[in-house]
Amino acid sequence: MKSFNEQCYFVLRKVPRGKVTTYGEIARAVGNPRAARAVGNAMNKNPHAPRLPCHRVVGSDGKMIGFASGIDKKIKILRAEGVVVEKEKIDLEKFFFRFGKL
DNA sequence: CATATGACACTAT
DNA sequence: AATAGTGCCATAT
Repeated sequence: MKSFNEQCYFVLRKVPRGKVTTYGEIARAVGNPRAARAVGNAMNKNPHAPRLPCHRVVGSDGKMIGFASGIDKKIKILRAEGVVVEKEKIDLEKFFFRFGKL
């Protein structure tokens, strides 16, 4: 069992290209549904840098938040991944990936 | 060990 | 619908 943030990175790596997830979902995937904030904190540390697709993580409403490099950059990357971003938002109904959950 | 910080989520207004 | 306030958790100092 690795540290909490290590698990976050692990589950985040499972997110396929062209899909996105939320901090809360990651928190849930690691067993701490209330640790959404801690997840974002782990992403900020981002010790794995470009290896970690942290740009695929959005708010619970698909709202573009986070990304120290700039939301604009994040949106750009997501669009490049094939995700449709409108008004800094994403259709979770279409691009929300679930961690092997149903 | 206690305090402070932060890329969130939820509820109420 | 948008904004404000509160609660939660892990990490760093």
